[in-house]
Amino acid sequence: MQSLKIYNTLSREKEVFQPLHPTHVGLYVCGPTVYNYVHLGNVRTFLTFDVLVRYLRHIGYKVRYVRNLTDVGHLTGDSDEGEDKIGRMARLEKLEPMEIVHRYTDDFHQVLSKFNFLPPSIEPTATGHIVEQIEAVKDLLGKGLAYESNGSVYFDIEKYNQQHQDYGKLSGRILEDLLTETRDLDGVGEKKSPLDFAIWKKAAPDHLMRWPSPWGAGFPGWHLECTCMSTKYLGKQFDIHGGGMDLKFPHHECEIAQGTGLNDVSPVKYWMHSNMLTVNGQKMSKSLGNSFLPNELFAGSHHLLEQPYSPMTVRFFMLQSQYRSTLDFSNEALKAAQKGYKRLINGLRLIRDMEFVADETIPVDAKQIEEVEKAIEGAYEGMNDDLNTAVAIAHLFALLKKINQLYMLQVKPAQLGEEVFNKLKTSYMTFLSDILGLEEERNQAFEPLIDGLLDLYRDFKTQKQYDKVDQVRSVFKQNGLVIKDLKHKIDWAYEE
RNA sequence: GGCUGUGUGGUCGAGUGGUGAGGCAGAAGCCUGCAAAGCUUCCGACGCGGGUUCGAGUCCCGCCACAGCCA
Repeated sequence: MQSLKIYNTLSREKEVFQPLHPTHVGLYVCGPTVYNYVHLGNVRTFLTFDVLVRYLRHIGYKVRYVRNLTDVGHLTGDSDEGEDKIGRMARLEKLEPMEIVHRYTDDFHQVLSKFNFLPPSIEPTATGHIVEQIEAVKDLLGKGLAYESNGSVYFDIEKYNQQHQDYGKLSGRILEDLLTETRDLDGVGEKKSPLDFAIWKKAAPDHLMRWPSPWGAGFPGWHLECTCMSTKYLGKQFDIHGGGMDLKFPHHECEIAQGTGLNDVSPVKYWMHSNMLTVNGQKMSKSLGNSFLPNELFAGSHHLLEQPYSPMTVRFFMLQSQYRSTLDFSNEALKAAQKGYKRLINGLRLIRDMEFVADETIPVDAKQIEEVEKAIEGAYEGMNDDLNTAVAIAHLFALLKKINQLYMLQVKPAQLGEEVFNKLKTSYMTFLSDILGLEEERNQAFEPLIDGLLDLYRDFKTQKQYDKVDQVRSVFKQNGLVIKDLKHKIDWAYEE
């Protein structure tokens, strides 16, 4: 098995990945709050973990991938203040909260499937786990780590830290500093300390989403759902927890406190956080007007976009950077990605149909073999080094070059030998399709039509009817394809 | 103000202290009716100022800029 290293936010170091149970991996990723169309930044986060799951499975692990949907409890202030995000949308659009949830869950699934994301093994919802959350609140109250206040229940950070001394370990915050910063704040209200966070919130009379509880009608606090659902499906301690960088504090810090408080064990072995997106060097935000949705990207319908970009182009674009770096969107960068993606896919079409041809008269070429083996090795090294997809892709381009050389008859399969030739073929296809999840965006139904047109082209060419030849070419070009006029054959490819 | 990070050639983006990332763009050549695709070759960089070292994009200090979180 490959030795995978992942950067653990907890230790701030790359660590060799060793699962708690050999061959099985438990992965939990914080999913979206389904109150709006899925944001491109979220897409990048889920892409990171999609590739992680694909790679873990590729190297032989059985992965249980849990990604939740937050459908209650996430407030507009991202803390304990403000309105429930879903409740607010429901009010504004005059719909049932569940209608909001359903609408945006559908959008989320649709967008993710366009990007060719694997579905999670389990996709639990917060509202589906109210019972578990109420039980957890009871437990925490029983352990003295929480207190009831005016129908709400709060997690007691100072009590927790007396017992476990590790609050802030994920985000590098020191409790003393946090307390000093917040000491002079007034209006703490129901909480003993501003750092405490709600695990159960009392529902105001007009609050739409409410459940009965020992503390009256209310709803669960945002951080609690992830603790309950990850524990339920992955155990008190599991391997990897992922999410966007923005969730590190307070969300994930609170998950650690809750999990540790409930089960006396730190819930997660490896914490992974993916970085943010910028647009033309600026942060992507609605107020700056530079935030576009996936569907706007596909349609090219945002004023900052010069043209549409396909899901696979965007997927490839994102994979060209490492997940822990910020990534900048610009038309130039996306156009470059489109060309690169199409080149790789053209290579996939070529190698898919190539077979080894034995030829006793051609000697095996050690240099050719070394080039292929180094590239394959390099691709694995890249992936093993904290999912460095950018490095893996760089090596795929080296393999692509070899594929093109084979196709152009500049290199003969016999020079590689059967074993290396087949290794080249399977490695390229596996990395591109299975691991990176890049697939051909095509309409197979039209392929016979394309072949028919190519026959015509060939005839016109033989007859030297160059005006007709050019005409056929332009038809191809109008449809995003190019004709490849080679010495030994005539073929087509995607225009890059 | 505090805590995390990041600053690489025209552009996007990898880089574990000791010549090569890679993609896109640009230049030349091969191929071609002309092109395109492909192949070959070339072009070029490490935010600013100090320091450590035989040697720093890579380590340390300061500054500036950007991003995330907290206030």
